[in-house]
Amino acid sequence: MSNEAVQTEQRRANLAAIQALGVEIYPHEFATTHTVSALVDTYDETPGEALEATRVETVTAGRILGVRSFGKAAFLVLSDGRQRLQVYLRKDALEARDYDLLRLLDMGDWVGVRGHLFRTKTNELSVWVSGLTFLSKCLVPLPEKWHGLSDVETRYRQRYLDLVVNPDTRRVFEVRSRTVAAIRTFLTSRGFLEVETPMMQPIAGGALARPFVTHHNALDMTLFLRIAPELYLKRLTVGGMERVFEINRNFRNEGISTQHNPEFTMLEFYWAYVNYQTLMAFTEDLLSTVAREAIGTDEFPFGEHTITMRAPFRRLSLREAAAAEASRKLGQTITAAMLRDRDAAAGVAAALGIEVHAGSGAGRIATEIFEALWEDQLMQPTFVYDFPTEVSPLSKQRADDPDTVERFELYIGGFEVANAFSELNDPDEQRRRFEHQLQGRAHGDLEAHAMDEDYIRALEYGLPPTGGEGIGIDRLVMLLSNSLSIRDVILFPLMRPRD
RNA sequence: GGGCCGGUAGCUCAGUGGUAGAGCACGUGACUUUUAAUCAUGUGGUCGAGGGUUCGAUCCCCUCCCGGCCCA
Repeated sequence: MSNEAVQTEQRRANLAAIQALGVEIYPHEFATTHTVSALVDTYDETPGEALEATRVETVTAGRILGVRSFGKAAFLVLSDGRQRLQVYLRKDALEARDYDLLRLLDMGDWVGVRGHLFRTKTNELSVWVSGLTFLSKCLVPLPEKWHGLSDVETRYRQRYLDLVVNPDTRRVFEVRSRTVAAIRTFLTSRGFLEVETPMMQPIAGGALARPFVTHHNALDMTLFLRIAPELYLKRLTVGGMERVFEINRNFRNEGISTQHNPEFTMLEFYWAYVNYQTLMAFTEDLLSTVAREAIGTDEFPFGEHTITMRAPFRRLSLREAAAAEASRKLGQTITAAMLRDRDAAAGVAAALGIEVHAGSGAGRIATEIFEALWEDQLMQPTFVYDFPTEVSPLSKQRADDPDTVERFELYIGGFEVANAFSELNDPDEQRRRFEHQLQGRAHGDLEAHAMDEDYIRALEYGLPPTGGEGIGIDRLVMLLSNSLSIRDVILFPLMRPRD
């Protein structure tokens, strides 16, 4: 029999013995007066004399993560998933049945204790236990107490084990929760209305990506998991919701990497009457505020870097930055104007060893040159602005330059965190953009945007001048929690089944 | 999809073409202030899966599975 099976059998025998004591082995509730965290947070600095003087009585509970057992006494370490607290049990302070129960406990079991706070000889805050309650059994041995669980595959597949033994994992998801809460507060306090729009859409629009496909049986209808909520949120702006946002999941049927999970969480917000310049300033304010509220500072480590999330962020014009870096790399003068010419841009890309698709125009080539040359240099917050119209089918053109749209992407930590633009609200121009996308689709571009007649119809009712932005929540949390893989900020990242 | 790396006890990891190792965990005994408790002692293995080479494979070769990192 395997070691694990032996240990499970022993634990089951202990459970049976506990039941034989007349103890309820799966009780329905346990009324605590404090969580372990509350006790630690409140009394961690309180001296032993003060604890004796006030005699703090408590009832608390947690999972046993440490056992130091003596002949007629024991220390248990209880965890509430966030903090750990030592409790002290001794035979002469317990009723006989509680002492019998103590001897049948295993690492990982859930228990409740009643007692008062004190400090041990070594000055550790502890509970002097006068009553012990069994709450639930751990039938399987836990990972090792000192090294914890480091096998990343097991950490992702059995996240609960990661959470039990690795306190840092819990902290990452606390940062995530505070990040989302801070964003909600920031937006709602500025008059934005939170909404929910369809996750299943008849046309997967609002971004350039391959969708997941599903089917509705009763309506006998193909549906796509959304790749973005954008077109629905703008319909709401047509309807008069002048400030609106959604925080929810998007799904993209593409590769998995340290920065991509097939489902990921996005904030999108739309703000009537403003343009992308206003959004840049707003984004600086939003992100620095969220950082301070989520982690207490707007300057934080990310890998080997220290990121300063404080206004003003650096600003780079896409074609100018691409041209400047290409000039430096190639040792010859490349101008932004050259990147507007298809043949010249393709020549620059070829010289740089960047592959160009046959269907790509100058705008797409310029964008690919920029990404290839700059992406991993964009550690500090940087707005990359003025994208080519060709790669931006939903953005509004600059009044003075129809080949360029009022759009920016925000890069931090070497990857894209936000994407924003002045929204295209001319329905006729939108139709032309969709038609151009359809040409790309006809040439095999699986990410080209589909025609959406219903959306154009909504635009025909009139979308006011509007600025809109999407912010990748997972990537923002990666930055704020110093996590180098998106899988470390998603509780249950997609994994292939093991069998 | 390509390249590189990994998969050995519940966990963290060594290791070798010839009986499979350590620490933690677990069992037993001792111990009423320890904290990676200690001391003594013992149990525990589909060496990711399949095939091949070999007298003999966890080790060498091939295929596959799972994961990580990088690239596209």
